[in-house]
Amino acid sequence: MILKSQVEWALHCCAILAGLPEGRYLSTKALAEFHGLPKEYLSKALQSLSQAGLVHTTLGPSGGYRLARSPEELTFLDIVEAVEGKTRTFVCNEIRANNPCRPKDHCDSAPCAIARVMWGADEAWRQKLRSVTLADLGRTLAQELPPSLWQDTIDWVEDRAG
Amino acid sequence: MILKSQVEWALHCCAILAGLPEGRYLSTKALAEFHGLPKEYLSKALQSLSQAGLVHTTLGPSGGYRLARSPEELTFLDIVEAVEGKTRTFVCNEIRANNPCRPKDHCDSAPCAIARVMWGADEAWRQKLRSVTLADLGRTLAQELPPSLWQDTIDWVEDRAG
DNA sequence: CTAAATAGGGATATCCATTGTCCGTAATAG
DNA sequence: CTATTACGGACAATGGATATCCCTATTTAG
Repeated sequence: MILKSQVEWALHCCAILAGLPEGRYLSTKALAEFHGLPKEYLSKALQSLSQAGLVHTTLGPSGGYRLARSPEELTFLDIVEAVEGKTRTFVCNEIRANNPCRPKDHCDSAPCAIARVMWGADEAWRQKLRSVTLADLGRTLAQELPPSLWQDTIDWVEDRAG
Repeated sequence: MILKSQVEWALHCCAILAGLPEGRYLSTKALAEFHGLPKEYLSKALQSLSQAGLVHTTLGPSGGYRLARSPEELTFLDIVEAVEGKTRTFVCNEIRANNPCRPKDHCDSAPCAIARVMWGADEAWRQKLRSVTLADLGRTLAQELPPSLWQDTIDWVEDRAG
């Protein structure tokens, strides 16, 4: 069970978009070139972000993507769920219902106890992702990256932003 | 990203094995019949548990599986990892290395900041699974299930245990 | 006004993990 | 000795992830 690589791509793209000057847009082409990713396929991940309302788009030359909200209000969970979906990682198939000892009229009062534990763990995962924003990520990167690389990257992006 | 159904099967099988009298064994055939699962394929999940050392096996008639440890010492994480593997749910492909602004001799001092967040969430998920034992599950079931169904199930299992 | 660039989406192909079945082998209980 | 079991290898079917291609509507730049 491994997350799609599109999740990784979307997170990195959002990290870049978080550093974009107010009101500017960055195209799929630029994002693909920056990360060394296939443009057409990356486009699908960005469309997922768009459909989830996390980013804003414009058409035409100088068009592309920008964040729809402030980096403070965009969490890892928002992005992960936009790409990967919101369905829980554990699916209960109610195999307890096959217990041959069950009376036919038996009706369960609560969800399967095993599923509840698995769903609790799933929720812990989501809670952790919900607790980190793009702004947090930006602060970490600003602190860790060599200042020259940081500045060069900002310039590179601004150069290509429409 | 959804866990294999084998994980669900393994958890339910372990729940049954936890209620098995000391020293007795329960066969794949009985476990498959009880849960309404394909015997041959369920066998693969049980083999995973065996390879991970979570269960003990014997051959021949009246052979089968029993827990290798006490239910108090067997966690959900043990079972999930035995079937699903221990690899993290997020794989970092180091796409940050494609940043065209990077000097060629650049060497990263730390893992990718995005990956660290994702791995943190993965660890929170595992921690939650690690905190629940088969004994906990047994207590929950004993409390929730109708006493007659609980007893009938115990009898059914004991009837088929070798 | 025109041409170029863009997001969006549908169709399609490829790859790979999951799911599932089948069979042969070694070990064991009765 | 015979039936039953776990185990493991081989194999097929299915479905999702990955990737590419092409068409459309829209919008900006010139």
